[in-house]
Amino acid sequence: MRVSELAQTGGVTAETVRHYTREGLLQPHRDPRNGYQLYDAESLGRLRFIDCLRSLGVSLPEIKQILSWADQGTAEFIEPVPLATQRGRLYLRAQEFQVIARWIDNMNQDKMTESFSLKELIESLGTGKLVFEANDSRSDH
Amino acid sequence: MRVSELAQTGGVTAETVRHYTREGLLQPHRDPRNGYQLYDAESLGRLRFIDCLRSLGVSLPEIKQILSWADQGTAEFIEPVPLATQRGRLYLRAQEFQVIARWIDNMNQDKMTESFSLKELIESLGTGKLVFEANDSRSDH
DNA sequence: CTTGACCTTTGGGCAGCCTAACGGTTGTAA
DNA sequence: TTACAACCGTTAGGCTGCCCAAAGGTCAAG
Repeated sequence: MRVSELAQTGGVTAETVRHYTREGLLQPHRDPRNGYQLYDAESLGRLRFIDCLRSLGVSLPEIKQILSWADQGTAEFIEPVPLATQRGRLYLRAQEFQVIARWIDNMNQDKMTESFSLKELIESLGTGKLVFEANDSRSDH
Repeated sequence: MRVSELAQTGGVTAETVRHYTREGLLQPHRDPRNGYQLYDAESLGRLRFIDCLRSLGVSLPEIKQILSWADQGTAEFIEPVPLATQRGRLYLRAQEFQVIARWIDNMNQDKMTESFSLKELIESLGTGKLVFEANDSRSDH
């Protein structure tokens, strides 16, 4: 699997794949004839995993750490710390994404007249239990 | 609602809220006595909305555009274009986040012995139907 | 009236990713 | 076999989004 194929399947740009590779999060082997980077099937899962954590604000070095734990099998017992702190955010985002996605579906199905307005969709995102862990260290320094 | 309160409730830093405000995505009014920025209840939904779209890679100017459509009520009929293209990504991410969140739950419940390893979790992210729209313009320039 | 926890603005810094430029490789097909 | 389009690589620089520190105002509690 070459760079562009992995990128397209994974839903990111080829440049992003190259970037993750430069930083050591993906480890392709090289075609000795032309220097092309070749990714195995496993790389797709890694790429999706990276993309998910990045969108939660986890840094590339932290993700690299988690991936190396996964590679070593160290992580069945010691839970990767940067992952655990994301639990609440993961559930919330999953729910929010579904709400938005379903709203888009409604729009696409000629149900416009009976469905919610965009304004109502946005407001509804503020009405859930959006409370995170108390000591989340994410309000002011 | 002052800046830190909104930030904490919304799960972002106060600096991020100030940034969105500087860029015009949030419009607080000012306490005339001290210059503090005061956010109404509606801002929370907007903030969550911004955070969701940002994590999908939508740029702040594009989000600002969508928000202004929502404010004008323009969007019941003309579907905000940057939103529509995200539909597939939204569903996929919602599913992926749930998978990861549940895996973390398993880890936290002393079920470690019988649950999947981190490596298996990551690999499973590559086995779903991760195919996006064909002309997604997100593989190479 | 001082301490601590807020708030403001300004300015600089950094990570993550994009873009352009240049040259090599590959496959298809004139 | 030449020519073209569509890949690939590396390098260098640029942009966006957000963080952080500094310097100073506000405010409630003790």
